[in-house]
Amino acid sequence: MTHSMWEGGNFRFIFLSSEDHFSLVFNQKNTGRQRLTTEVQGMPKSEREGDKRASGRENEQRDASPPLLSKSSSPQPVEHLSSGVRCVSELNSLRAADEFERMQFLQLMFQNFQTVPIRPSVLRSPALQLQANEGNPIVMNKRKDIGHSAQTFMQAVSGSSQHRKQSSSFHSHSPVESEIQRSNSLFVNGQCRWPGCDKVFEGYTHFLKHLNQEHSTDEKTIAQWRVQQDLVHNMENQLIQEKQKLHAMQLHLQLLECISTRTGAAPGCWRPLVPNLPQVGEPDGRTERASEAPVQQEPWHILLPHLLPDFVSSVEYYKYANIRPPYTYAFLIRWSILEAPEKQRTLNEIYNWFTRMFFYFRHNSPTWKNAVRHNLSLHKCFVRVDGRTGAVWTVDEEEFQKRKGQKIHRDYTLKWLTPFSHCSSHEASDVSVKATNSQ
DNA sequence: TTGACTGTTTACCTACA
DNA sequence: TGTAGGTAAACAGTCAA
Repeated sequence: MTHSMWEGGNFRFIFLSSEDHFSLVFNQKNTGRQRLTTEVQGMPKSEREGDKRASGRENEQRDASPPLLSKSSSPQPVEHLSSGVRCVSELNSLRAADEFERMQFLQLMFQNFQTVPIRPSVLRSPALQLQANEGNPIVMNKRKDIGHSAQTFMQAVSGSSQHRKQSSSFHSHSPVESEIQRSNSLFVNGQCRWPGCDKVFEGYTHFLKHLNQEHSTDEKTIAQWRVQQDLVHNMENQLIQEKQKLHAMQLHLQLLECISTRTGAAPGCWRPLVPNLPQVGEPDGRTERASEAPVQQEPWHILLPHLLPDFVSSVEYYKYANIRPPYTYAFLIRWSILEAPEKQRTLNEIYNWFTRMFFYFRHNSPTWKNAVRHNLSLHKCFVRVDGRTGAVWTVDEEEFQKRKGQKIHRDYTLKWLTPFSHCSSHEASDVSVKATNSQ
């Protein structure tokens, strides 16, 4: 059994290897708590060969399918715990020298990274959204990058190896070599910065020789590269989350400040802002804004037309923030339908509207899509009409009016909604008038 | 034939009045 | 405690590959 350890930032990596398996331990230094462990274990070669004989079909499969990232190579069971604490991969062989098994190893590595199953409800946990940011284009792009990264890695290693061979022919003091040195993050102050390796070299040429010899494309190097990639990926995800948090905090503070300056009220007296409600088109083509409703005596209503130009509206906010909008599904569906030119939409158009309008609905689709269908079927105010190109959904306003006044918003973490803010402006006015008259 | 999509229904849970 | 809304799941029908 051999082992090596290297540290980076607040994390420590330990690589253990023996004849038939190796493990990578990734933990947090100052807490001592294990944050992520990637263990890769292989069975003894004798067992592997026994398995191959038993299956008898492995060679066929090997010939029939491309080895890299092909589904048919039937990876061994991979266990994932979505908390990111521990990932365990098991595969038949890691010590095998042939290229196929090396590719299988790489394949498992990337599957291990890509296919962490998380139940939709778990996504509501902010901490875990980090891992399941399916709707985030940045994360998705990163994952796409990883998707072909086995090949890319081999090409990169191969390419950089060639590059290094070329570079090594340069004189140690040539301007080109100096430039390469500057751009090579693995060679800093005459020291090899490869994880776990701090060897000092007289010149870049010596370093390159060391790099080619000690950090070639063996399992250990690939595993180290994999851990480094995971580390960068997690940091990038965390950065995205923190940026979103910053955005939300900034918006919140601006809102408080503006309201307090306009009303003279202390920030603690802040009242919820009515969201920028959809512009519901009138039959004659006019539109009426929520902020222009005549009977809105509450200060936050009066402020609205003045406030909106100053801020990103709440709808705009939810368009870019990964926060669930505080509107009911029924309200959103109705909004979607009424916004359509013909006041009708297909289910798929409603889906698209959700994803277009709200960042939150760009992931977690099995849950909310099911909820949309559930609401369409459940509420009588949604009427299915068979059209020429398939069924479309419309809103039965009469039925909807019956529901008006009932409690139809939920209490979320952010209590944005006033009791009638789920209605369009004229509805809010109507209800306000009735409430006033009844007093 | 199969899988994806659509639509309906039921059950259970939580928040609120 | 009843009601509304959210989530999950089962199930059936349709349709395209």
